[in-house]
Amino acid sequence: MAGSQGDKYYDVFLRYRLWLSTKDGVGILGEGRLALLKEIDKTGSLKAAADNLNVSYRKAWGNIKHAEELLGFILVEKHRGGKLGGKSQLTEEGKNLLSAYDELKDDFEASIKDITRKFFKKINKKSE
Amino acid sequence: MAGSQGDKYYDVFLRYRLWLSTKDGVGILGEGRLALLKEIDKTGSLKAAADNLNVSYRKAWGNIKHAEELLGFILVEKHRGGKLGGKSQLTEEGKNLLSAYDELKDDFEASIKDITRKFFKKINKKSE
DNA sequence: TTGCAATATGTTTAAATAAACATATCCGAT
DNA sequence: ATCGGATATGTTTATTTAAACATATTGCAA
Repeated sequence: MAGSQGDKYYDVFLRYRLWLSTKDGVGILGEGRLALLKEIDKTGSLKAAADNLNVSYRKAWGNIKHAEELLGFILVEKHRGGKLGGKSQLTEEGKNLLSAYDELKDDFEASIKDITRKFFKKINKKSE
Repeated sequence: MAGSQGDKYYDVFLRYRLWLSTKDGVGILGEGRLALLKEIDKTGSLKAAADNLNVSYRKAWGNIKHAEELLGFILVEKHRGGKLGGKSQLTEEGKNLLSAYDELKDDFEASIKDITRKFFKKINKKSE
């Protein structure tokens, strides 16, 4: 009785977000933009990346630009014109940032597992 | 030269947020609302808590209510009327949730330190 | 029995974000 | 030359979210 109620009561989930920001809290790069970078790396095209991730080209482009302005260096080398219209690829710095972030996320994820387990163990215990 | 540039390039900070949500991603309780609970616990008043945290009473009240609806149980016992107008105090469940969250945050904070250190070490290294 | 201060809640405005729309530019291939 | 497809960017329209405004309810103490 108390147990089954307890289970229902705490049918909640723990979520988190991780992002890079400036000193004064302005967001630079988060999950979404990193995914975009990754997709650009994969496809060689900002448009293709935006399409694949189902965001408008306009927004994707603006996001990259915004991030670059805040970071102070270029993440994506863009070329336009030509038969194919143009193409984009990550700069070295872009690639490095991307891989560092990926690793970070993995580490994060791993270390979070036990913590959340502990949390739920605790909040579920007192309902009985 | 490369070093000093590198330092400027990566003058960024890592931020995170942690919150409870429903299965389908609706936010229930985050940093702000937990702070509110803590302040209610301290002051015995929703209004005082809202004032102290510089949020409108309307918003504070709505937030608590929203969280309670999503959780399916009451976090705050509210009383109105009387010479003092009314008062509020955390329920047992509210207190438990609060303390569990605090502990969670501490654990989180601690485990994050090395991870972020590693991250910054990595992204700063390749600029030289 | 009335006044007061906090709880309780509907409604409206504003501010912040995202989506949508429109257009210009570039350049390799035809 | 010119066409096409992607990059580049200004402008406008929605959507979401938070703040502000307004007002009712409650119950002890004077």
